[in-house]
Amino acid sequence: MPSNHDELHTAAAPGAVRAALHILRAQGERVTMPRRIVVTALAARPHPLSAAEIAELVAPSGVHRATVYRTLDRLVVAGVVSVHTATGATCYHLTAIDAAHDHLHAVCRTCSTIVPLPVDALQSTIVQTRVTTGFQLDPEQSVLSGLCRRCAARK
Amino acid sequence: MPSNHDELHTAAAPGAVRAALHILRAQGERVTMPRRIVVTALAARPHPLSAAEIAELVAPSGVHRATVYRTLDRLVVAGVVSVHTATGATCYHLTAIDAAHDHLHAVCRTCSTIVPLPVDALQSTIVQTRVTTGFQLDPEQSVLSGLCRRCAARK
DNA sequence: TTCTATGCAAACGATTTGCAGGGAG
DNA sequence: CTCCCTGCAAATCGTTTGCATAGAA
Repeated sequence: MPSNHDELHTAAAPGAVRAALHILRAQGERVTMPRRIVVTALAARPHPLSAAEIAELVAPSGVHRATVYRTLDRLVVAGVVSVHTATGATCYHLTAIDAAHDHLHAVCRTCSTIVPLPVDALQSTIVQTRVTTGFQLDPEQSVLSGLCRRCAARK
Repeated sequence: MPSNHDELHTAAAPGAVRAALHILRAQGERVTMPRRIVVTALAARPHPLSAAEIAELVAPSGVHRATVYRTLDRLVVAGVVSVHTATGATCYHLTAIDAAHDHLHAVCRTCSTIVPLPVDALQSTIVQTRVTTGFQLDPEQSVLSGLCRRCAARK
């Protein structure tokens, strides 16, 4: 693999990268250079990225598209990365970054605005769900949908 | 076109079908046999269907896949059908039918299992969110994420 | 009749997989 | 050393499109 991955401006959130890789390792996954690069790319942007955007970002580092897809899958399963499908295109972002902000998201189905909600808004739902179905909700990864204040008012 | 579309058990919601086609016609769209068949297929199932499922349902009637896609597009634009992208796969359903069917879904991030949850699980979240942020959550469209009982146990 | 919608097949972009070599643990 | 992960290329999946014809208005 080419080694010019240092062009990737790793400036943003180096802690998040280390944390993410640590979780990966803890799950028995191997921490390889391509994975490091993908995670770094995700950490470098505050917004969720599509697989294509990530692939493009890491291409100069010589990371193959197929590897990007495989890596994203592993990261999602490990809980390090979460998926947004709400806006139509599937996008990915580091969960840890959200955790720092402690946020839950709601997407307006009309204008696609993303509104942050307090994490504890889901608390009773989480408890109720675990008791009744055994499903362990993860507020970081959940995206609620509905109408934002503005669009709701317009109806 | 073959004419064995009567095999489609049109039993469920014939009113919804007629209503949908009426709206279509009102928008200047033509009401053709394939469109009738697609709408009927949508009305026959309470759950949202993927394009592939619809295509399979109408295949014995001789309706072509491409026609299914084109028809769905028109139906969405006409407002007769709405789209779910939240679970990963794009699914379609008759807008009128949606309201009658009240549930909430959770997706396991490990095995992708979809678990239905009682609608009222989100109730307190909905209230709290509206009061604090003005955002009107819609449980139908929201998809929660986390670990299913099985995958949670395996960790 | 006019003009849209359909069937077909081929094109298309996004994602996946099988394989052989290379690197992490 | 042992496997897992990677790059590569080809396969596959879901969806779209161009064209000639059938069919709705």
